Amino acid sequence: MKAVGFEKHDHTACIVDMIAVAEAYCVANKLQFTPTRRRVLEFLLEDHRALGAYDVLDRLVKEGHGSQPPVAYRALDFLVKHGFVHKIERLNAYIACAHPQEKHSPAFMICRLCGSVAEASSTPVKRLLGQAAQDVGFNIERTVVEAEGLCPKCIPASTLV
Amino acid sequence: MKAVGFEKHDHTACIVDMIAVAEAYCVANKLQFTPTRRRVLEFLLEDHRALGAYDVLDRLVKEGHGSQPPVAYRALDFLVKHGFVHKIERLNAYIACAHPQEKHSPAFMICRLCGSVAEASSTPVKRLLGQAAQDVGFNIERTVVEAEGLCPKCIPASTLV
DNA sequence: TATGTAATGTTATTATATATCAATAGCCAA
DNA sequence: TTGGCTATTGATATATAATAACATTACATA
Repeated sequence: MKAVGFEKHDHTACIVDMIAVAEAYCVANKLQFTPTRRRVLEFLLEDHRALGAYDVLDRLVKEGHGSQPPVAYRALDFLVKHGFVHKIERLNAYIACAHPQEKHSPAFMICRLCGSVAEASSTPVKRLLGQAAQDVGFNIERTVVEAEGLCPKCIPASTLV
Repeated sequence: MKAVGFEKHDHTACIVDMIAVAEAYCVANKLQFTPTRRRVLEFLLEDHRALGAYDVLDRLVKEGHGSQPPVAYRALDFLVKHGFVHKIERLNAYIACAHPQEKHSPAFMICRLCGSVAEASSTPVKRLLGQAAQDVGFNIERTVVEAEGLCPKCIPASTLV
């Protein structure tokens, strides 16, 4: 279970790659990777942290895209539905997926101080939950796994009361 | 990992017990188990499913308790803080804890059809996540573990498309 | 009873999300 | 290339969730 998010990496390349992946996926599946959708994904990739729907909307407005909430929510819904973006329930916010395509159950680590978010796989967790679920006859379709705490950068800060 | 919630049980007794536990805890810890707080906990116990803050508020209003959002949120915050109630992030809703007192990390199974919610322990999950967290130097303080799917009752219904 | 703390009341506002319907763009078959 | 379908966008309104701020009241106890 490797987590992506706290370590540094080549960000420009990261964005270009992800956009290319999304584009290819959309072509392959006859989906429309419209300017709004593309831009929203770019916002999330650029920031590499969770953005609220209204943060996204603000940026869209500044660039002359639609200016009403549904514009942002529709783009986000599309991106979530096709696995390019995850919603962090704890934050009511959205973040670009760290490894799109690959079908996976994400797990997140959310720093309560700086708000950074790292994505790990929750597949083992899902398996574990699947056991408990089976015992009571519950059928799991999706899991929300979010850990809240302190990221490596903020742990020092938190001790200097 | 045993889940509470989908199976039947003596509900009246369940409510009485929980209230007694809460009351004792408050006395022991010099906390005020005020009428509003007690009533909110009762609402949640009676329903045995997740209620939104405004659902709770509606009921409070009907009984002549305070009528503004903070009244509900304060009571809920109190109950959450002391472990009698959990918040389900996925639903922005609240549910009575199935085994208060015992310090625990809850995991939930949420039926997307009927909305019922079962509570299980997520302690094993937390342990699992703890491993991944340690690898990246993240310190977990709290976990949100919520599985969405179909409860035993609704699985049949879902197949009669 | 004076005093501090906890809890409630109240007003207002902010943040998050969706329903609805009209207008338009893209897709494709006749 | 036109007509018809579907997906997308635009726009208005509203629903739902949550908190800020400040005044007031209850409660515990020194």
